[in-house]
Amino acid sequence: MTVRTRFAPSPTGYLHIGGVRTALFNWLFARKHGGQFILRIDDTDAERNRAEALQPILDGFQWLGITWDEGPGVGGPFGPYFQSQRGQLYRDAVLKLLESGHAYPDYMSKEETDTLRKQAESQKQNYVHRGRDRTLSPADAVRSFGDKPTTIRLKVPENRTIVVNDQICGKVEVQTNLLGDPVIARADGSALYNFATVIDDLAMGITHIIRAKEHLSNTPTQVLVYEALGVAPPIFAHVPVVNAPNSKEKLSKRKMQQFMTPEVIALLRNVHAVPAEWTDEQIKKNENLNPATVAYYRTLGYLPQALLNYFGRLGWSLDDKTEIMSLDTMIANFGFERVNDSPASFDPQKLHWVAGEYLKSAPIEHKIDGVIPVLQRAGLLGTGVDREKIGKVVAACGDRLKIYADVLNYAAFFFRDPQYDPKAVKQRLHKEGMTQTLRQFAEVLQKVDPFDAATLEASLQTFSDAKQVKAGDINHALRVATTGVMIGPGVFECLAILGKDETLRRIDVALQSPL
RNA sequence: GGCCCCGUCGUCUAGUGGCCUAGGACACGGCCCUUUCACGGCCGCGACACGGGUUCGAAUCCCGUCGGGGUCACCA
Repeated sequence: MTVRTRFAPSPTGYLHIGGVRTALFNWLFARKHGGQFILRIDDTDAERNRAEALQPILDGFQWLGITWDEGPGVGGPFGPYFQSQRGQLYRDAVLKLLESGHAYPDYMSKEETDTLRKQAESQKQNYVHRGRDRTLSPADAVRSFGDKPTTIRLKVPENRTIVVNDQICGKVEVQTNLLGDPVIARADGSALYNFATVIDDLAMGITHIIRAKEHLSNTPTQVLVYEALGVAPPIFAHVPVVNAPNSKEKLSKRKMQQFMTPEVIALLRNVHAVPAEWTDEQIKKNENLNPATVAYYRTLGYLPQALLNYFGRLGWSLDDKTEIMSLDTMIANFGFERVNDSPASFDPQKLHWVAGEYLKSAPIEHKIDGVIPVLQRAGLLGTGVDREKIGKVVAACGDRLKIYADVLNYAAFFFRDPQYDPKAVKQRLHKEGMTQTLRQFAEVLQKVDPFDAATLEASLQTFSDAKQVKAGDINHALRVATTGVMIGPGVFECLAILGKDETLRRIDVALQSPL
């Protein structure tokens, strides 16, 4: 039997990182067993502009490299892959259950059930819905539904224990007497999630249902649907939910705005990820660039492999020490045995570290490609791109870059005039005698040839020896004068990239500036 | 509230009765390297929720308590 797994997002307009983790586990499992990973779109509900709300999700998966064997764009033998186009399947299935006596039309009004519910609650009893018409014979049920369509409920059997043998949670048992008859279809024939998902999983031949733990409570009901249909349920594996950073609550789509902290907003502004004229409120409401979405990390320049590695390790481990591993290693070793059964909190700091590990070993050409859009967005680079210069800049930055957006912190001055940090100027440049010293050293620089890092360094050494001034102090002043800030790549590398003329010009400006 | 699930450092985790005075990683603190910042190296801080059992021996098994989460829709 070929393994078939699926991920079934609803088109929300963005790819949520909780979903990515679940999708990744599905994908890894399918890949490991040489099976298929299916993407199905659960778009039966909210009538938003679907194409637009779906594309960001597809883009996200594509960027991450989570490829789907069947689904939107690629098709497949079990289509359509949009629930909104599978209505007939659900209607047929409902009819089948009606005919076999496993479901019934429920003519009880909302008011009636509400009354019953309140009654039960007032007696501190749990309300378990059992429709009045559940005893209708199958023939009568079909006939009366045909005459007068209404909601269809599944007939939950009495006095049974439903056992779910979950691959991660173990054996989970639930008494059917605690399960109300669930609505499986509305009067107009449209199916509800708990029903549609079973029909689709069945029709698509899904063998392993890997999904978030929040679905565990629904599973017995779904098992009952499989049973009513006369088929064996697939294998279930419920993975623990992902919690919000520093929290023990689910990383919720509904509470996304809480991640839009002042720091995050400032960061987005810094990297020019949002239009400058946007207000904080507008940024907050923009779900596309929320830290709970993939797009956020993409625009900040996290490598997709880093996200995959991080999320693969969130709730799953290879062994007692491995943190960084290739996708192939994950595929080869993924299994439910090593999925943790308690929730895991998303830790952005660790993700950031992982990102750094990946960027560190990325080929220079990739880094150049990654840094260009960041620089362009920040207005530091036009369309005429000097790859050679950027290559030098990136090389000079070295391991300082953990994400591409870091290039703005370390190398902006290569692409514009220095913005002098008053504190740096005060501490390093306006030291007693330093202005004088620097002016003299500028004259030395005139004659340095070749104007490369090694030669520059040697000339500073000679100069500082002769002048009896600490090389470090001059170095610091030189850095502030030419870059405006206290941090950055090695100063001689910076000067070499800037070139002699520009270096001298900047020193001149810095020395004249009243700052 | 009913039902279900979970409970090892702040966080991610290792641990399936003796290898555990609980190992690794992120974060944090210190030191070293360094003409800045990062990188790297070393050190430190820091956890078995609690209480009972079972056992020669328990983080590991059982029971209870407490705590946390999820779910109880004609949403997905």
